[in-house]
Amino acid sequence: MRITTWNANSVRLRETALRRIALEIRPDVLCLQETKVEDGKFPREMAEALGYHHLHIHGQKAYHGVAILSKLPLEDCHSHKWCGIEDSRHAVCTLPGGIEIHDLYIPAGGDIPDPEVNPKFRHKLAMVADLTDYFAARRGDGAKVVLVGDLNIAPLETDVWSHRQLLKVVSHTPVETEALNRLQASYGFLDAVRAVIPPEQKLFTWWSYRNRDWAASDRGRRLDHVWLSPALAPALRGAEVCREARGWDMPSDHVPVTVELEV
DNA sequence: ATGGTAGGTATCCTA
Repeated sequence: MRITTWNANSVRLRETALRRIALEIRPDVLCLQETKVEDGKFPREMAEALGYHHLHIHGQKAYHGVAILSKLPLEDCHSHKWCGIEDSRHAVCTLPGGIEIHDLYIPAGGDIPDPEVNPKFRHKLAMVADLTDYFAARRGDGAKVVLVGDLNIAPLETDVWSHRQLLKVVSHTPVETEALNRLQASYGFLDAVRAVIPPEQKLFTWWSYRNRDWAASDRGRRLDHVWLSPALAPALRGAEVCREARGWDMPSDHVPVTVELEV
């Protein structure tokens, strides 16, 4: 089973990119973030035409929005409300074999890494903390869980183009990376991508639009993740980041991240 | 230290 996560940054503008993902990466399950569209206007026919007949769409107008597109049947499709805020930032459903897949879009967090003065950063930390409580309460339940999405945090030194220069930049501050590590540890999640691609190697999934030449400057960050629960970790067979997608026509600022599982 | 680009919406918000 191939599972891809991709922050599309407006799904309605990415028909070409979606087709390339479907044909070249061939995921069975495609988890999207930042769809930026209310459910009634989601391009369902686009998904259907690419073979994704099972959809769990959870969007809102203009901001955020997640969706799970699947070639395999989906059951128990729902979403949780985290830290009391109604944003469309989470979708969860169950795949054949009892695999529970969570699609997450954690807040970017604004510019100032101080929860006292910046409500967006406060929200980001609160959502990570709420997720941590949720998974800590389920620790050891033996479930097959995949957690994917744009977590908007680059945890490792090699997950950013310059560890030193980004230590005070939202996405790589110690308060964020430590919170993300606590979330990962709460349920014993395996960072599937780093289990395949060595942590010594620089690896990015996002490059800002505000750059003359994203590839030459290569000032990226690894913000998009795929984690596996202990029950599912032995099924991991591969992981890849589709860096070239950043150079496609009409690119998102994020690229697809894929794992392959033997289930 | 600053501003750079992109997307959605509505004349400014978020990333």
